[in-house]
Amino acid sequence: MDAFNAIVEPNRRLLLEAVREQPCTVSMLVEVAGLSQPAVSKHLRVLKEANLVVVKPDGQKRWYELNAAPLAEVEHFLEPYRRFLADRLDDLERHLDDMNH
Amino acid sequence: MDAFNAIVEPNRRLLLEAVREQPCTVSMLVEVAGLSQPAVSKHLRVLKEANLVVVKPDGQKRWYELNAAPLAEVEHFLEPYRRFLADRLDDLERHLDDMNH
DNA sequence: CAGTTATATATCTATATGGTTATATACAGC
DNA sequence: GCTGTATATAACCATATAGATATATAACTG
Repeated sequence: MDAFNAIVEPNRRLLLEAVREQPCTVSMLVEVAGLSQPAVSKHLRVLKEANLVVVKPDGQKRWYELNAAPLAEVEHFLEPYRRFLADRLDDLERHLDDMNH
Repeated sequence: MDAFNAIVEPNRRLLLEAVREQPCTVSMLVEVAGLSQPAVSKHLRVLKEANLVVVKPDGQKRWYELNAAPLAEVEHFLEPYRRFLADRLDDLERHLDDMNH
């Protein structure tokens, strides 16, 4: 399962967003997503197969953490299109500039 | 149909790549993708509904051109993850730097 | 050990997806 | 108008997806 497939589903993007803020257990993510627990576990399985999350067992809990690396594939895909997205590039440039000064 | 859905399919990413280089007719894209003509038309329909291509009729031909704007949605999604992609950020920074000097 | 909690898996259902072949539409050239 | 070319759409099929409910597994709690 590749990163594209993982992020196409809105609920999975939501889950990614959650674990981006902080590691989360499944029950925390059930709260966040408002889905059934099995549905969340299923999405987490997809994210794990895409290597976008890593799981840290802790007793009966499983802490899911973000691993953003596979998003580089998407980033790489976007790169040649960025010159067609002038406004966004400007935004980004400004952002990087802010970071440097 | 959103941009995420449009780009999840590898053949559609290929078609986007083609029209990014130059406007293409359907038959040109059939060559590129190595799919049947109806399959290509179907993918083009998805891309058109995602507003990622615009169609310019010219006699019996249809010239498909890239409209990258909807990719801003993907770009926007990626933004908060970029700080987890240090290497890629460096690459990008270098790239922007090259452009400026 | 019994009961509860946390998570995963199995099974089922409905819908979406991507492909094919066949057909429709529309323009071009003779 | 007839024939060929370019593209779109329809109908169909196989597979994938996302969800639900029910059940299994495993770890805590008393």
